[in-house]
Formats: sequence, structure tokens, C-alpha cells
Amino acid sequence: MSEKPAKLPDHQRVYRKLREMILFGELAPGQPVTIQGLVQVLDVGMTPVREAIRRLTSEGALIFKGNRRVSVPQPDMAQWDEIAFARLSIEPELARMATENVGPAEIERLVGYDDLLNAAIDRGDVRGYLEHNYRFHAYLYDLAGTEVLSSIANMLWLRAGPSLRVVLGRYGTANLPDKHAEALEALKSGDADRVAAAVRGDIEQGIAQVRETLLAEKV
Amino acid sequence: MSEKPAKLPDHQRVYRKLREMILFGELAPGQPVTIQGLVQVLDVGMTPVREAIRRLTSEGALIFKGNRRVSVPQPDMAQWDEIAFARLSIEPELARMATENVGPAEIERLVGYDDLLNAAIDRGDVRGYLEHNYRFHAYLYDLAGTEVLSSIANMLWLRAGPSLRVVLGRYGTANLPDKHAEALEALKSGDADRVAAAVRGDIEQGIAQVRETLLAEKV
DNA sequence: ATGGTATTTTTTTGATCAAATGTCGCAAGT
DNA sequence: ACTTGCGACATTTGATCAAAAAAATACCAT
Repeated sequence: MSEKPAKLPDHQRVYRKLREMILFGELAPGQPVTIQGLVQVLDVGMTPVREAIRRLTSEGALIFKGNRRVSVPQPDMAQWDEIAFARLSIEPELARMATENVGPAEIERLVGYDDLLNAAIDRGDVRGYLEHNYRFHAYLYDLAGTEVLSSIANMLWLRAGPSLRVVLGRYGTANLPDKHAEALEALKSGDADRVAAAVRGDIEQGIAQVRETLLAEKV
Repeated sequence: MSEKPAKLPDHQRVYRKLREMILFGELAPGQPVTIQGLVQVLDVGMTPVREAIRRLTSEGALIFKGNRRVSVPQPDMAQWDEIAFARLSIEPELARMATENVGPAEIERLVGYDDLLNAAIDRGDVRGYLEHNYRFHAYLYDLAGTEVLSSIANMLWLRAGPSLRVVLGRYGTANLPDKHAEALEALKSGDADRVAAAVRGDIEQGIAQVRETLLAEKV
């Protein structure tokens, strides 16, 4: 009674699958996504695929590319600044609210994600880095127990993911600082302000890296 | 070649229709929404209806009620505070950014919405108030020219709408202050900070009213 | 015998699929 | 460079299957 892998409907499975593909860089920005292509790859009917794409589109994770083809968007500098502003407005607050709901068990799980993340960095595993970095933050935000703010944060992550992927694909996982350690220390001591500050620092870090890359590309 | 009323696909028509029904209080919180009911009312197949519901669900405008029935959510105090925090983080900034893109033509259109709004207040027309108040803000945010932030603001409005409706249904449109006048003045003078402050005041106003109602109900 | 509960039957609704329809892009040919 | 035909794709519908809610019936305890 611990797992229920086959219990959820197709359209949710497809949604999650597609979502992770976008989040962890399996779908490159600009690469076209067709309904029928996914039907064959995922081996389901087109109705569930349709719904999943529709959902992701309304979350900004996919966009209508010109005609009626959809693809993963590549934010330009202006859009990236919007994402940055929104994330910095929401996520530190989320981290602050999560602090009081964190006990030893939760700390342990967060440490687990962080270990996996560091291992991925050492291994030069880009996909692993993206995934565990996301899981760390997503779990932390879940602990805040907030419905609205968490959904916004998740939506923003969906927009930020592909850009991070591009940066890492370019420079690799070398010199990726680990700001999570500080957040974990602050969580242990229950200092909400320090947690918020650590998370803010972590986010600013990532934002700056993408920003540099965007500047360099836009010769 | 001037009209294109039938040019957009069904699923978008249904989405917009449903969206407005939620925004302007035609669907009461808690009232169940069935796919087949909408199929009959809107006279389309179930696939477009499905997609529209899916989209609205992912935007938080509808929620899964128990098993697989959806309805308009009624935020409790904690959720309302989340919505309030997010709106106050995003919307004043949006108003600030919009300021520099506002010319005489845009002012005129905003004034038009405001006039309709005031007329609705005098008439005691709740639905009209909700609609024109929304159009005023939505247009202003469109003028900011931002993709990400605007979509967040619209999503938040979708969550806030039903609660506003409840308040107005209870107390009517009397003593509804008009903070738009101040915003319009500031827009004319191009003072972005003042525009942001006016919008903030407007939002705080509405938030406080809903908050009082929630407190009063939660005896 | 009556009130309430459990169980079975009926009906409604949701999920998925396969096929029909229409549209748009693309490339070949003028 | 412009037109035209082909092909790929999105959109929509209607049908089918499964699951859950609602209604009806039967059962049991008091």
C-alpha cells in the first residue's frame, strides 16, 4: 500500500512525464513538439497528450511557435528578468514559511537531495544536477504548506529550467557553488530569516549565470 | 475580411467563456462543474471542454473536488493571505512598468473602463463592477508588455475573482471607493512610483474587504 | 412494525481511443 | 518569384469502456 503507480490516469502520467522532460532538459528550447510524435513515443492516445500539452502551454512551459506548432520557449533577456523578479519575490518567502514545518526527518530528506546533487556535480552529470536541485527546492516549498505560492514557484521553475540547461550544457557542472549547505544549517537552527536569505542567494546565483550567458550570446 | 468571430478553435472559445464565468461570478464557489453539463450548455464536443477545464485547473481557477469532480474553489483565510502577498508583490511592479508605455490613447481607453465601472457601481450592478474593474487592471498590465508577470497576475485574478464576488453579493456595490482616479492622474503625469502606489492601494482595499468577510463568516 | 443501515441496481459522468474533417506548411514545377 | 498540389498535422466528433454517484431495494435491530 505504499505505491500506486498505475492508479493515476493517462493524462496525468503524460503531463508529469512531459513536465520532467522540460524541467530536466530532455527537450531543447526551440525543438518542435508534436502531438502525434508524443503519441508514438509515450504509447497513449492523443486525447491525454492533448490535455497535457494544453496544461503545459497555459503554464508557460510550452508556447505556440508561430503557426500551430508548440515548442519549449527560450526566454530573452527581458523575459528572464521578469522570471528573476518573480522568483526573488516569491521563493525566499516560501522558504521562510517552510522553516517552521521542518523537523529532523525533513532535514534528512533535504540532505539526501543535496548529497545526490553534489554527486551529480562531481560526475559532471547535468541532468542529475538539474533534477536534484529542483527536488531540493520543490520539497522545501512543499513544506511551506502553501497552495498558491507553491504553484507559482513551480510554474516559474518550469520557465527557468530550460535556460539553466543551456548554461550548464555550455560550461558544464564545474564551479557550481553549493548554497544549499547554508540553507540547511539555517533550517536546523530554525532561523527563518537566514533560510530566506540563503535561498535568495542561491537563486541570485543561478540567475546571474544565465544572465551572463544571455549577454554573451547576444553579441 | 474585417471579422473573425468563428476563426478561433472551439477549445479556446470554451476556455475564454468558462474563464469569464469564473471571473465575473457566474459560477459560485463550491458549485460543481461537470464536463457533460458544459457540453450541453455550450453545444460543443467534450474534447474542447475537457481541455478548457484542464487549463483552468492548472491555473488554480478550478480544483478537483473529492474524486473527479471539479468546482470553483473558495479560499480560506490562509490561502487568501497567499493570494494577497503574491498580488502585492507583482501587480504594483507591473503598473510601474506599464507607465512608460501609456500614451493619450491608452489613457482614454482606461478612462472608458473606469467610467463603465462607476456606472456599474451606481447601478448596483455587481457583475458589471467585477468585469470593468478586471478590464481596467488587465489592460494596464498588458501595457507593461511583460509576458511572465502578466500571466501570473491574470492567474491570481482568477483566484481572487470568486471571493470578490462573495463580498459584493453580501454588501452590494455601495461604499466601493474608486482608487482608479488616482492611478489615472499619476499615469497622465508619467509618475511611475505614484502609479504603483495607487494600484497597491487599490489592491489592498479589495484584499481588506474580503479579509473582513472571511473573518465575519468564520464565527 | 418502524427506523435506519447495508447492499444491489441503475444511471450519470469521466477517460480514452479511432476515424473523419479541415487547414496549413512545404516543396515541386512553371 | 508565384502558384499549386501533396502531405503532415491539429481539431473535433462520436463511440466505447470504466468508475463512481444516486436511487431503489432489502435487511436487521430495536
